Amino acid sequence: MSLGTVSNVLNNPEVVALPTRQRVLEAIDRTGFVRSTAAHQLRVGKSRTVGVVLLDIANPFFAEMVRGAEGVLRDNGYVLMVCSTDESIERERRYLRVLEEHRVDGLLITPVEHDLREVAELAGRGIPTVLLDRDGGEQELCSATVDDIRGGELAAGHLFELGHQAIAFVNGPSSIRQCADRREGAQRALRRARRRSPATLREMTVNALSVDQGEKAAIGLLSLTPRPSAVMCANDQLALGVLKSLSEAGVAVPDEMAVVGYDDVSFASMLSPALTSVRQPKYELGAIAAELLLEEALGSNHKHRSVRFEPELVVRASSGATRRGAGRAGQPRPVP
Amino acid sequence: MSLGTVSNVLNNPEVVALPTRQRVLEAIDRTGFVRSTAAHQLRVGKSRTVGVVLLDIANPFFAEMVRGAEGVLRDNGYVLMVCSTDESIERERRYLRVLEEHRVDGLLITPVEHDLREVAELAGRGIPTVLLDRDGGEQELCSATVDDIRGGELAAGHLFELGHQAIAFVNGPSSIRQCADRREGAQRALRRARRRSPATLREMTVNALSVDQGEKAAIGLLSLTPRPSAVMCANDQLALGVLKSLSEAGVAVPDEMAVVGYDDVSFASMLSPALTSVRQPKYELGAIAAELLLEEALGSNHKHRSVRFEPELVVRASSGATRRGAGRAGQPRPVP
DNA sequence: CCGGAGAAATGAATCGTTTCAAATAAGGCG
DNA sequence: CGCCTTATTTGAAACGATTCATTTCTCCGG
Repeated sequence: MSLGTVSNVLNNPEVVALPTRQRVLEAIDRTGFVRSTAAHQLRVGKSRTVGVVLLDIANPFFAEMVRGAEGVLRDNGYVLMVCSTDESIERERRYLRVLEEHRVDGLLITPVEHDLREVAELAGRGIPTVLLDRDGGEQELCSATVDDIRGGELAAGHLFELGHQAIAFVNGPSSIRQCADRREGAQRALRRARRRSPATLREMTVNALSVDQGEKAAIGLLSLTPRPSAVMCANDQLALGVLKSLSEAGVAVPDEMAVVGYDDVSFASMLSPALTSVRQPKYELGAIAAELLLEEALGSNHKHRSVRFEPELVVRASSGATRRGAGRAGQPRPVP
Repeated sequence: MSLGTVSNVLNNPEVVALPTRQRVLEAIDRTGFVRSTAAHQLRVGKSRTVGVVLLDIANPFFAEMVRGAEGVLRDNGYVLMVCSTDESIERERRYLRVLEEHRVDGLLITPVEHDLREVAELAGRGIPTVLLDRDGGEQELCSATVDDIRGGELAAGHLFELGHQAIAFVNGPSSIRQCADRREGAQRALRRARRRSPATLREMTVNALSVDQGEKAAIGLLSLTPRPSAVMCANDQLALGVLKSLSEAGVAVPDEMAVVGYDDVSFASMLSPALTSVRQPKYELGAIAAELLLEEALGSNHKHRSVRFEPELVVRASSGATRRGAGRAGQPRPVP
């Protein structure tokens, strides 16, 4: 019963004779032996570990993506090392260093900075890397993203199709890629709507995607002339603030003002009126990212791939679609 | 320039002469050397890794605890291996096995099962272990918990002090420890209230802590005679459902019915009326757990400790405290 | 100029696995 | 019964860092 045999029992059971195998197994659980991944790694070169670097695991968006990734990676024997950077490039660097020392077999990352050179360099040093909710830009990297342009188009398009002609767009700073993309999509919807009837999109930029910025924006929005009959928000927090202000101002939603949000956070459906919103397939995003990673880690001749998901419009009461007849495009109706 | 010297440069710089040290450092970043944690671990016995096993990282309660733990562990050079069990004992076992193979330096865990023997056994095998939001019971284990009895008492006590005499308690099954504790606390508040005036607590048990169970419960609640003037819920999801039903039934909150929730989830403050709720110090819970872990891992003569946090009542509009005069205990007023 | 003390550098052993060439055992066949 | 083939088992080397007993280098006093 030598070390070599024990190793074979664990890794190539078929190569060792049954009686020996049993004797070894018996000894293993008699002594409570647990193999050491570290030694295994040292010899074989795989750590059975994947680094996940994101802005904040307490943010449900990331947490759900992580669940998606965890599902597929767990089934392949990997454990996740989860690292929150809080958007600090310093912290990101430290974590990446540590993960490299741990020789993670792969890396899922939402980088802090727009400039991806550091990440690309790491990937170049042989760590399979997939970008989460960021696209590779110039760099040759795998990525899993959601089409925010399309999302913006869905939200705005929905309102235009319901017959609204003047809609407001409460958006964050366009330095945030997501905000810029959603605006782009909204404008696309606007151009389309204009082919049928006059339509306007009034953008109001706020400096944070928060509830109280939403409240303020809504107040400003009510004093616009002509007053828009619908408002789309760059995320659900803003929408929540807007709903709050409107309710305080006695403006009926959706009758006097239709509202759509973005993200479809867990409580969007619990509000009254329930919030129409654009859902991002977070779980799937993480799962696909993990699959790309496996492909890159295991596949011999890997070609970098980018997967882009379509967001989905979840229609609820706040946009008034049910009453007005959702999706009946091209039949604009007068707004009260 | 031998291996030994390189190692010394990295670990005991003061022992190697300046010129050599610099030569080594230069060589290190010329060749892009990154030390291997695995080899380090093999020799030294520390993996610089902590396992975090919880029910679901996508649940904000756990995610925030993890952030608390991550903060303190990161500063001590540890990386977190996060594992979601989804309450499956099988999955928990597999993860624990893998973490043991990785030789994690510590373990933070919210066990799936009530029976802690397996966990205690693991701890007995030398892995420093701290229970998260579970107390050790019979077993000798460190733990960080929140006093749910106290929380229940706070919530119910608040309503009684506001002058309510008949309050309903929408609670989950008492097989869930948290639910049982909160009920215990509520009854404690009830006994206290009875010393001053007649008071009743009517418990309604639902089988899940979800929004729609809350909606159903609220409907039942309205047909009770005498109709309670206040309702406390075992968590915010239930409270949300209750608010929804009440709003649909045209019952004014808080004037005709006061409502308090439990957990103080992120959107509790965003509802209208904003929800009075009991906040658990999630971040602190994780941070303390991590500190206990470090203490146990590093300290020579460690004594097991349990830290129990006090929850905090966050008073907002839904309980009508502002109008009625919060905290003026002993001055019961008639309820409309 | 020599011996010795202290500083600095070296290299072999070690941690726990896996791998693989070599040794050994077990049959099968003439 | 002895040789050859195939099935098992063995043991040493290797992975990359750390440790520590030794060796080598420096410098100083006698």
